Amino acid sequence: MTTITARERLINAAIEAFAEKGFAGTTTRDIASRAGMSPAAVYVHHDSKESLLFTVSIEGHRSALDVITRAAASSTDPIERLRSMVYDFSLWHADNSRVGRIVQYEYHALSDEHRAEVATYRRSIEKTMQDALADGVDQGVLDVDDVPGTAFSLLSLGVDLVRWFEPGGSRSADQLASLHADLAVRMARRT
Amino acid sequence: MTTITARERLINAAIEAFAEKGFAGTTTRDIASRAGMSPAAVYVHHDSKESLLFTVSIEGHRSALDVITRAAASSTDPIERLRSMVYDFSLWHADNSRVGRIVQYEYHALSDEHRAEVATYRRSIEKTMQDALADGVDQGVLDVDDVPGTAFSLLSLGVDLVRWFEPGGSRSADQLASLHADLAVRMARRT
DNA sequence: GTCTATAATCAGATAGAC
DNA sequence: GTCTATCTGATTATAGAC
Repeated sequence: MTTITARERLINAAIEAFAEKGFAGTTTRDIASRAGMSPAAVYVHHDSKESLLFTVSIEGHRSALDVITRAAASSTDPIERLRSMVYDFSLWHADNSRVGRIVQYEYHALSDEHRAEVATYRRSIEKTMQDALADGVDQGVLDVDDVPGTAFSLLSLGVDLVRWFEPGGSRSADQLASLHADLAVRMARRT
Repeated sequence: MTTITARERLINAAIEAFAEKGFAGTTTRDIASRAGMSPAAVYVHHDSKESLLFTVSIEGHRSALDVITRAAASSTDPIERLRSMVYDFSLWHADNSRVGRIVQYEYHALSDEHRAEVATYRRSIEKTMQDALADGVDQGVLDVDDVPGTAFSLLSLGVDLVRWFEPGGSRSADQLASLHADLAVRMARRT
């Protein structure tokens, strides 16, 4: 049995609100109300509205990095590894489109210190994709002119899902992730 | 010689502010101040903050649709046409990253009526890309399993530029647009 | 750990002088 | 068409009772 603390209820309420209205468009009253609490209760469990955003953002980044890191380690075959990485990264963004929207679009709303901390996760995600492409080129299996640019473009496919994806739409998360994985292989495979 | 009206100065100020702080995070006082005017002056030339957003959004959509429509008409060769469409669409998003950010990320902040009007432009953009892919498949030059999905993914590459692109960075708009065009051809070409 | 009440500030929009 | 001054209501965050 899972016990949800008041602190966690507020985080879940913040995720809903930030994803729907944006950070600046969300009031602490809205967060409290979604969690079934009074406006003052927010400040018992969290320091500020920005610290709620940081909590959501850092956990989201950690989770996305974890997903792509595991996929990178899932195979040594460059094609299979690339397919896994793109599939899992896109699937994560579809399955977590609300958190993903906050992670991507409210990055600028973080304080300078918090933004710097989150930035290290972003660089790790990019480096993981770049390393996988570079290794595939070294093995002679992939043909990629611009490794950093192509890595970024592959990640873009997944990231851009958070702009519009909603569960229950005409395409499933799995369909989209599979499509992206197929496109990725065509983009990078040596012919 | 070009005369800039007060109305246009306010629109330019709104573009700066909305792109930097988001619609909800921007105050009408900020817009007025950037235009070198008093808070009240905003309402002499525009009905509301939302109507300023609508003006920016509709013009941005019109411009982006225009760019991709012209590119679609620039060639009948499916490969050259695809290259032009992706290059021009991505170039537009890099060269107009501030307007593009507003177009993409503040779509939900429009009133219901205004959002419906803008939505027709979005559908036209998607249809233009889908038609180009479908025609290339018919001609036997392209090989695309999922035409709507691939069309959307190609547009995503350009759209996602607005999330991070700033002029003067390590990559030029032209470099990024060329990269996207190359990747697009690899994604869709029959082998 | 929850609440009600409130402080202090700031928001969008308007009135009316010049 | 511009300004200063202001209305009305909302906002983040805190104080203090229970």
